[in-house]
Amino acid sequence: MRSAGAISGRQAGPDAGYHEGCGHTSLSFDDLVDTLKRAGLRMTENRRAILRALLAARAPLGLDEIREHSAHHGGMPDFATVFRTMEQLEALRLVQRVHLGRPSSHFELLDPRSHHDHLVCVQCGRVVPLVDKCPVEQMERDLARRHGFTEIRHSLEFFGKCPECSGSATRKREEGGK
Amino acid sequence: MRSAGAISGRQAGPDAGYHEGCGHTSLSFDDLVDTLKRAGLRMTENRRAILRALLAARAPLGLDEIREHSAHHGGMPDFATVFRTMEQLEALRLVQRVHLGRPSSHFELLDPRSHHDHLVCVQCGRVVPLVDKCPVEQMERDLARRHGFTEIRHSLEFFGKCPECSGSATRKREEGGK
DNA sequence: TTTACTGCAAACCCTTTGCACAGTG
DNA sequence: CACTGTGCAAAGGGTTTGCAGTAAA
Repeated sequence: MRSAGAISGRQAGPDAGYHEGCGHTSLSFDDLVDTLKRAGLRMTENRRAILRALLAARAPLGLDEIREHSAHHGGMPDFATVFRTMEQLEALRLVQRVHLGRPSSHFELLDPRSHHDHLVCVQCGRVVPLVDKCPVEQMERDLARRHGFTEIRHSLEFFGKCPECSGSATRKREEGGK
Repeated sequence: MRSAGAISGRQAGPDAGYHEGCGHTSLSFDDLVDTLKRAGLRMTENRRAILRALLAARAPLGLDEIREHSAHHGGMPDFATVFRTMEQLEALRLVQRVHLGRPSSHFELLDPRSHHDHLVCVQCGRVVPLVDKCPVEQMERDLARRHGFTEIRHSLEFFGKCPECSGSATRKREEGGK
């Protein structure tokens, strides 16, 4: 109802050729495994698959998507397993929860050296990761000082209509994009 | 579970003296009513009360809060009524949905001339509206041009621990703050 | 009178948790 | 062997929707 039924919770597709960088992270699989182990977590096929799915993602993934994508990496974790794993990864600050204006949460690897924001199409759900300089980090430090907040971080999302959807505002082509 | 049970979905309280500006909007009640009428919507006690509640708010309100606050303005709309009304106000771009890292949505009046972002305490839920210059508006225009997006807007939230909660990280005073 | 608005309650969907069994270290 | 991880299924919590009665214009 929001605006179109095409918002399926998935980005435009692995081959939409629309992502801006994909340089989503500079973390390696081994780095991640290493951190998990050091935190006392056990390595299982599911966890490995989930990590690989996150590493391969070009945009934040929903819990369902993580489960599906994991299947391509030798795992088939239950929904609850993905949920609990994300909870742990979030606690370890390896993963970040992102709100894309949809009812459900999405997750992406969190690389302190390559923080990025998102540009989301409110109609088709396409997500463009923005790898450029984030204009807010300076502000973040100022705020921490001025308001006495600690452990500060931010979430910046841009919403709008992507070129295709802007055009179809009048043409109203079949939804589902692409 | 996230971090503390103190996140009740309310800001620090009408008198916490913590909001930074409250200059939340320059819209008047009459402006709002006018827009509603022009959109063909009918004016009812509930709607008037909801609008007044939004105008008086110092931070984004949850659906429940809007319902409660409306009671102080001569209305007592049902939850569903608030929900549907917010949906309409959002469509008219009079209201904006805000994600504060909580499971539920919050809403606030959207004044194009006084856009502002938020600083949220992840522990007690306190919300500080940031009325200062928003550093992102320039970026917004650039993005619209570079990516061909239209009707662009953004959502910028900062999360961290407020002074009180930062301190209690070790002292662990009873939660619920204040 | 026409059509929108409302309250009530049920339906939904995503999230979270309990529990017993399986698998890692 | 001890303890974490997992699947299954049910419980929760917030969000939406259908419907019939109420009220604005």
